[in-house]
Amino acid sequence: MAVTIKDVAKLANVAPSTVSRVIANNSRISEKTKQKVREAMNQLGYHPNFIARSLANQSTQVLGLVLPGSADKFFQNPFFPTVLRGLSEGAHEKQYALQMTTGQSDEEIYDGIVQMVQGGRVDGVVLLYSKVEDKVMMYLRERGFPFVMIGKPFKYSEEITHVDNDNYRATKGATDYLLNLGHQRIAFIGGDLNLVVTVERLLGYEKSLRDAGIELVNEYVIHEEFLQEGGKEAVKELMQLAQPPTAMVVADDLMALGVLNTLHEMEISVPDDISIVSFNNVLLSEMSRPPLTSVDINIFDLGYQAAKSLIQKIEDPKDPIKRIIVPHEMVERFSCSQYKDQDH
Amino acid sequence: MAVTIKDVAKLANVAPSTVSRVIANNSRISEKTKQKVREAMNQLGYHPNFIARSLANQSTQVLGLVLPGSADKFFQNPFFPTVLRGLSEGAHEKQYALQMTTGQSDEEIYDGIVQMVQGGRVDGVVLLYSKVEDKVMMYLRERGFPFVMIGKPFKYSEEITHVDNDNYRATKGATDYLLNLGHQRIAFIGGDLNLVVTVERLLGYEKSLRDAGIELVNEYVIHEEFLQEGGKEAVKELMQLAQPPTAMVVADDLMALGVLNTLHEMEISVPDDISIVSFNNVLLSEMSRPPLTSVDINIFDLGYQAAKSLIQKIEDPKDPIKRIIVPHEMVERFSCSQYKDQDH
DNA sequence: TTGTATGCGTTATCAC
DNA sequence: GTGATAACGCATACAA
Repeated sequence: MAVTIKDVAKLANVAPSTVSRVIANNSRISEKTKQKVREAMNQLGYHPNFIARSLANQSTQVLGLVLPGSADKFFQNPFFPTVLRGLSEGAHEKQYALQMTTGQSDEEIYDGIVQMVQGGRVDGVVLLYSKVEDKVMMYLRERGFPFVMIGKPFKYSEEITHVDNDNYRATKGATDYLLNLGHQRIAFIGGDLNLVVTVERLLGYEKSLRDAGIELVNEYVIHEEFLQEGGKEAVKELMQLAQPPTAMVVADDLMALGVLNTLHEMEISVPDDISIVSFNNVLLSEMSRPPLTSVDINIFDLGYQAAKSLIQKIEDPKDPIKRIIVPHEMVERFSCSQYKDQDH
Repeated sequence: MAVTIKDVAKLANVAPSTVSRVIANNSRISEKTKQKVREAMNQLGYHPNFIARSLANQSTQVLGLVLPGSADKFFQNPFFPTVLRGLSEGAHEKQYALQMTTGQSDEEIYDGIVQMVQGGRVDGVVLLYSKVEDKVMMYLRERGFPFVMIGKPFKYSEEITHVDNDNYRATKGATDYLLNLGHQRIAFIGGDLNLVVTVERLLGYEKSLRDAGIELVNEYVIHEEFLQEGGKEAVKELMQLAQPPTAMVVADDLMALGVLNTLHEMEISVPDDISIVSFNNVLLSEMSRPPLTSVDINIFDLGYQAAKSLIQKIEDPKDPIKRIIVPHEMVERFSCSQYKDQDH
């Protein structure tokens, strides 16, 4: 069995409680006994038992991560490792560990969270997504358990600390950009409409067109999964329209890659025939052919800020609700060009 | 405060220990009291406290994950989310959760592991990499703490349960394949030589050439990071040789992507001028231009088997050492072609 | 079949 | 300043 506080106490000739105080660096312990105890700790190779500490403290120093339902898909998108890296760094700075549960079905995921929370495994939870009707979010909220959300909450947005981009404005900007290049027939390829981010981006797109006095055409708005397969499907639908678009706003780089490849197969040139702006600016966008003009949403920061603000909330429950908007920035590459009228 | 076993006991008019036994579904409790207790649990919304259970049991149902030193780079490679998915599934099947710690330096990582282990936070650990002199591995081994490794242990390979591919044979096969296409000047672009996988693959490459009676040329062997930037560097070096290679074995798809792009910039055609075989067969390889011929190493399975075998080892400490070899398979796409003598 | 008592390794509240 | 002692919530050996 491992060496405990008692063993140390015995060796140092003090009471266990004194050892505990030394660990906490309690100020009313004399330097002399501190030294004595520390020596004993080193000699025995003592390491505090977190589980016992957690039980006594009612706190674990662990953050729980909730992935969206279709975890296998989420995993495939480069978005995931990047937020994770941000979360990981934010957590590490404050000595927190990260814990994940996954499940096949929404039901399993929900149960996993309940176990995490009620089981006292974690001190707080970060939701790596925001969807429209979210059981997990409701549960956390009703229970008053500390959590933050990456993305804009569908409901109770004023009551929930969240880290988000201004997706509405970002997409409006991206669409404006295409408009300024002279494009009029601009399509929108978005993800699952149950995800709030999709909704926000769609709204930004629509706003841009409306401001420009361009009529919205239903056939130009497509929703698929945030994967390249999704991009492929979307392009097929779009290009067989009587009046195919000359530009596309694609809500995710991975989808955009699918778009690019499908277009290439169809021998349609990007950017000569079709211009594309996409989102996320993951590494991929730099390496595609052509490199994608993509809106950088600072994924790392999304994660980093989420971890930081969650920890703050845990350590100070009276910490006010926050909305943290991570800045975005469009990085221009080579997937867009001035509209050229094909008829001339 | 949360509802505990005592509350349930009170409501059901039994002793706490009885409730505990009902939770464990102990066979010597009558069905009648089981019903009664379960009803009380539902009524109160009872959920067992994992921390308390862990303390009593000396087991946490959590697996610790150790990422390689340069976590930010590791995160960027699609390898990571895929193993993670495998690990996650393997763990979930047996109701285990996953926990990660990260750190900037090797020192921080090491400390994180020590905390995980001595702190009793996890029941076992999986090493997601295998490097040449690994402090963490040594520590785990000396402590007799349950762990498994993804990749071949550099030392003590007979004493450590590990999940690996036959990288030696896989790379020999890949090189043979290029040889059969008539190539003679074949380069090897590998990762960090401190990683065992790199060593294994290099050996397989060399073996293939030696068997074919082809002299090894030092300039044809390059080591860079497992990132596309690494591929870029490698190509630059290789293509300015007096006798540049006509084919390349690239130890990672992401690097291969860098290779592809750099070659494209240099207006060197793949596969017309240069053939490429790479490794991992991540989604990317399908979507690059041209799609890459890549050796599928079943990354998901690597993770899945690792989780399974670790859990087995945890639950039965007498479980024998295992070496699990996950099969590989080269999937041919369009990055290779028959060697054509440029002089004719 | 069920209840009682004790331990798991800490922290924290009292005393002294 | 330091030492007993009681939690924290559960599991289990031993009684009954």
